Amino acid sequence: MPKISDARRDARRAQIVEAAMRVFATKGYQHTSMAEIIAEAGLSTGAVYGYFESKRDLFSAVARRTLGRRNADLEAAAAAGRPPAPGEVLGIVVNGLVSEGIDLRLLLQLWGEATVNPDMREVLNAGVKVLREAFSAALRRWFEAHPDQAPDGIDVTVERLVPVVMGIGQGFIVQSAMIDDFDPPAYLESARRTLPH
Amino acid sequence: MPKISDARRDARRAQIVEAAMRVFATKGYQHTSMAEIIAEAGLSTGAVYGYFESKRDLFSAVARRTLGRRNADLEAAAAAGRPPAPGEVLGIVVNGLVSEGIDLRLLLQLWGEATVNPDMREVLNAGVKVLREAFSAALRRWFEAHPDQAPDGIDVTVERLVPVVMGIGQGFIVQSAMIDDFDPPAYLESARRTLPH
DNA sequence: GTCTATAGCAAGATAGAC
DNA sequence: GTCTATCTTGCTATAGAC
Repeated sequence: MPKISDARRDARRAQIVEAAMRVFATKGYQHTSMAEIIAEAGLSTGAVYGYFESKRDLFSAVARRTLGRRNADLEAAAAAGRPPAPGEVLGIVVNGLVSEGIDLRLLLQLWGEATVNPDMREVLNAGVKVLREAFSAALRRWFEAHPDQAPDGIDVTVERLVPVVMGIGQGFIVQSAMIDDFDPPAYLESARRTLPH
Repeated sequence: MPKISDARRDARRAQIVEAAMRVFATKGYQHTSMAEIIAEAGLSTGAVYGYFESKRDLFSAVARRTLGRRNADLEAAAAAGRPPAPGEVLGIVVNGLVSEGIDLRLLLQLWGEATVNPDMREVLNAGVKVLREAFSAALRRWFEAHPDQAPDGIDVTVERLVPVVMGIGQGFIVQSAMIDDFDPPAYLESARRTLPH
C-alpha cells in the first residue's frame, strides 16, 4: 500500500536518478559520495535512502534507464521506413546517446564497475542481451533488402556482424571519453565505409 | 645518488607493479587497498611508499607498462616479413594482451579511472598516441602492398581506418570483460572479414 | 516521507624505530 | 631501505525526531 501516489513516487525516483547521473558523469561513480547526489537532488539522506537502498542500487537504476532508451531507439529505427545500413544503425544508437546528453564517460565507469561487481555485471548482461536482439533485428531487415551482401546467408551474416558493430560502438564510447583529439563524425563515417553498405 | 643499485631498484619497482597488476585485475582499481597490494608484494607499507608515492602513481605505472608492451608487439609485427592485414594487426595486439596474461578487466578499470582523473587521462593519451602511430605504420605497410584496396590514397585510407580498427579492439576488450557468453575467436574472425583483406 | 545527526568503519598515508 | 604502529579523513548507512 503506497502512502504516496505511484506517479509521485516515480517522479521522485526519476529526480534522484537524474541527479545521480549528473554527478556520476562529472565525478565518476567511485568518486561520488551519496552526500553529493543528495545535495544535487535537493533532498535529504533519509529521503534518498527511502527510494534506493544503496549507491550501487542507484547506479544500477542509471544503467537500466540508459540501456532501455537505446533499445527503444533501435526498435523505432527497425520499425521505420527504409532499413538503415549497419553503419547507420550504429549511428542511430550513438547519436541517441549523445543527443540525450548522456556523458559517455559515465558508460566507461559503468563498465569498469561491472568488471568487479557481480550485481552490476548481471544488470549489464541482461541489458546487452536485449540490445543485441535489437541490433540483430535492425541488421536483418537491411540484409533482407540487400541479400547480395550476405552470400553465406542472412542469419549467419547477421549473427557474425552484430558483435563487431557493437564493438565499433563501444570503441566510439571509449575514444570519445578518453582521447583528447577524437573526431566523432569522422569515426562514424569511417565505420559506415567499413561496414557493409 | 641512489643508495641501492639501479638494478635492484628497478627489480623492486617491477615486483611491486606486478603485484599491483594481479590485485587490480581481480578486485578492480577502486576496490583494491594499498594494504592488499603490499601483502601481495610481500613488503611493508613503508617500503612500497618509498617507490610509489600513491596508489594512483602505482596505477599509472601499470598503464605505462601495458601500453608500452603493445606498442612493442606492433613494431615487431611491422618489421616482420609479410605485412599483416588490418584484421591480423588487430589480432596481434589483442592476442599479445591475452597471452601476456593481462586481465582485460583491468583495462576497463583503467579507462574508467582516466575519465575522472586528469593525470591518468594524460598518461593514457600519451600512450594511445604512440600506439596509434604503430597501428598506422602497420596498416600503411599492408596498403602499400595492396594499393587497390585504397582507391582514395593510402594516407587518407590509413588515417581513416586506424580509429575504427582501434575501436574494434576496444570493443573486444569491453565485451570480453563484460559479456558472459563472449566468443573471442569468432569476434576476431568477424573483424577480419569486415576490415579490408 | 522527510529531516538532522551520527554511528561505525575502511583505507590512504605518515612517523619514527631499526 | 624497510619495518610496525597509528593517525586522519571521509564515507555509507542508520536512528530517531517531526
